Amino acid sequence: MAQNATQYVGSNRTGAPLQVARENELLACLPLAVKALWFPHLELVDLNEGETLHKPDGLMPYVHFPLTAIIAQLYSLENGESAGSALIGYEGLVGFPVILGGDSTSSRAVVLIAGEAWRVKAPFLQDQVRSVPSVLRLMLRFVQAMMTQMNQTAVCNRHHSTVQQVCRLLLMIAERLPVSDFPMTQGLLAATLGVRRESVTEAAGLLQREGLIRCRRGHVTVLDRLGLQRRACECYRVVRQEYARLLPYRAAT
Amino acid sequence: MAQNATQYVGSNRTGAPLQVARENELLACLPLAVKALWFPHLELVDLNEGETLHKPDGLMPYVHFPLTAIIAQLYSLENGESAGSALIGYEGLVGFPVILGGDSTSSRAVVLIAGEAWRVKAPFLQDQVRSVPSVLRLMLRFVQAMMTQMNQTAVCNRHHSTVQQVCRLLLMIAERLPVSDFPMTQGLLAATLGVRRESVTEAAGLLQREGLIRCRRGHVTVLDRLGLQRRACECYRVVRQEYARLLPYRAAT
DNA sequence: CTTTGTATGTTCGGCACCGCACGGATCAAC
DNA sequence: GTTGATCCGTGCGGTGCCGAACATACAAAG
Repeated sequence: MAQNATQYVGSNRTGAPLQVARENELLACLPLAVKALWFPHLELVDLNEGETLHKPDGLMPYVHFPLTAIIAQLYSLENGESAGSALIGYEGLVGFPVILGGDSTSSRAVVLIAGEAWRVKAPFLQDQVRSVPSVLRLMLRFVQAMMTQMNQTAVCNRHHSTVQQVCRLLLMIAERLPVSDFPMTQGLLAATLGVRRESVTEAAGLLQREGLIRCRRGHVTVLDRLGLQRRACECYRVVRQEYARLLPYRAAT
Repeated sequence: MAQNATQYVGSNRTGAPLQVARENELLACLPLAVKALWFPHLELVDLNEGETLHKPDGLMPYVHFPLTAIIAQLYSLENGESAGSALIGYEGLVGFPVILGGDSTSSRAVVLIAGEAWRVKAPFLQDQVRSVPSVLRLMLRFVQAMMTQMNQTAVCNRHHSTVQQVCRLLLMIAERLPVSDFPMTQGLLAATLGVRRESVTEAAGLLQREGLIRCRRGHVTVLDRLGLQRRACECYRVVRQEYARLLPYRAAT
């Protein structure tokens, strides 16, 4: 049973042609005994781009542990505008209110990059968090990492240029994927950042002329990750460092 | 002992002339037995405006539970700019990394409004959080409330005008104080929001002409709180609602 | 009272981003 | 190939905030 679970949770499923399904790092950190217990409760699901995992103040029946999928946490305003505050990939989980006890949240979780994720029913996770201290500790460290990301997003929104923020976002996406090429429209990037689509177009054109990325219709390729980092604001680096500190299990990208 | 503790934690100390030292709501929510245990570890301190409670990546020897003091969580950038992401008053605590297990954070906690606070040594609180489930649950709900505030700040920074943000900030300060008049410079407001001082001056002049506030040198008086709410963006209301939902113990202001 | 430091008010040019509008490119469906 | 939908690029006027510089008002200390 325990073997089964480890095989599965960390397995390299070969469904997707190009993308290697890495393991979710939080799940990978669980003690073997816990993994064994969780295994029957884990369900592998395909998440489509644009799919909503939870709405503001809505029920949160599942907690998701992404593999290749990337989820954006968005906040919407009354006038229809919105902006993202965090990105979650294979390093984390979607549904922190289940862990913190608030059950719901005023944010929205939307699939930014389609892919696979493990999901588990919220009550089960809630029970595990309460009864297994090591699980709780792990999850709480991830929560703190997310807080850093959200805070840095706030400052970044205030002070940094659109170009810098596009760089940051592209880097954050790229490091959560096994490949440097991914489906992405400029409109989607704009919505995630909370800026105009045209502003992203302009920024993307600039980065493309500098040879850092390559855009085709609905696709972005990151050509020069280090160059992007130089072009991005410090926010990317700060958040990355803090993730590494709090979640040392995370593979260096 | 238990009586002593409850008296103390919730007591109305009459040191300050105008400000009634309310109790800290998190402390007030603790079970009697826990309060009794905590009492010898609680220390009442005066916090001065500008004082730093913790620096980025610095040690966090104490966790603070403000009474009349208000603390701003600030993020600084390399170029010297900075911006606040959350405000903490008598409804919460300063030092969430102690609860989440990260020990430190990349943010800075600075006293915005001088006042009193209870403080307790971090290791003690860490131990209590681990051994007393009800304490943990309470603190985690507060953490989630803070996350809402930080996220909303991010969106607000992106989309709302300086005037609206000044309104929001003033309201958040006012509701954490027993009085509507408090020491505050426009420069400090600007630093907390991460905008120019002149922008705040302009906004303050506008609000003053509308009869919503009154500014004198180093002092702000909130005259019309409802008017300010109408002038503020929805962010204030959203955060407030979420605090009420997550921390129902909180007194309606 | 005067000095000195700090807080507040005002102005002006610059610019990044916005809202809007439109044209062209790409891709899928038929 | 034709159609239609979506995505990408560009241009234009407007504006809210910035950076800088400066004038004024206030308050505590000498």
